[in-house]
Amino acid sequence: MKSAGYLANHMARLFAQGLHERIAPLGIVPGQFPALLALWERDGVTQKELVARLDIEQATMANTLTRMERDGLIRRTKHPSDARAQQIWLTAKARGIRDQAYEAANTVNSRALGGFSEKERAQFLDFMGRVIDSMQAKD
Amino acid sequence: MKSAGYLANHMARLFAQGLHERIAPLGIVPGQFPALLALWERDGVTQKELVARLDIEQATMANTLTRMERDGLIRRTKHPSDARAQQIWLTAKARGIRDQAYEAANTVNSRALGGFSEKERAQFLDFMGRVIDSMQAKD
DNA sequence: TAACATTGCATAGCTTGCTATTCAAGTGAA
DNA sequence: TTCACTTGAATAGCAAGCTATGCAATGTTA
Repeated sequence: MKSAGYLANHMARLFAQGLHERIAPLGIVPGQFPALLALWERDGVTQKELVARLDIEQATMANTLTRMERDGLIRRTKHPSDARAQQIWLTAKARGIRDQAYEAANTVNSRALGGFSEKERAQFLDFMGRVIDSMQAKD
Repeated sequence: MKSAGYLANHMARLFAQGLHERIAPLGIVPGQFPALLALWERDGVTQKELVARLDIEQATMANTLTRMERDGLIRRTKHPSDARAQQIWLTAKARGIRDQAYEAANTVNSRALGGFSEKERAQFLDFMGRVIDSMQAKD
């Protein structure tokens, strides 16, 4: 009945909803989070580099970046040596919400794993990592 | 970096993709799976009853049912005593793919949990259930 | 160097989620 | 019995995934 796939889907939706309500006040939405995390670490990169760092398809990234630009989170400039590519830069707005965004994410994770011991928490993350590896393995 | 939320999202997408490629030949898609599971158990029910059994919003269910009708998986008939409601019935086609669909889902789950011992598998399902409960708890 | 192949992004089109809104049908109370 | 509330479902509008395609800029090679 409650298979792993079903539970995974349900759990992921609850994470997204929880994050959504906490970061909405910052002017961002859950789908932008991975891109923001990567860009807070280093910006000025191309879309391709971003895609390489995140487990997301290029087309999805392109659309997400379009919405982020619309929402004033990033700017795109011509790449100095490749006219096909662009460099992606965070705006001041995006830089300014960084700490609060991290805090929101931590709150959601804490709440989700509230009843877990330290050991269980580590085990759970390990399990998910193993599932991801299994499913990504080319057979 | 790899927070629980991030991993949950990634894992759920891999489950959906894995299921997608295995059930596409049957003429169904992952979003229809929960509704099919419920209807294989009992059909002739209303949308409301379906929603009550699945952790999905009414509006999402309505759209999914529309696509299922379009795809020849269900029929809807007038409810005998409430003109607002309809009864939802599986078609022969939907009944005919049941066993193969279960098998596809089992294959995906087995593959995902391939490296898990029986004990780990149970633990993992328990963990996900607890996370879901935590996040659903009204505080 | 002209032709072909590859690469970086964008676009189209679809599914699956969600919230908010609408609307008709049913229910209850004054 | 009428008027207001509630309820079942549909619709609008958006986000975030995906695959498949298109297109211009780069690279490569005969």
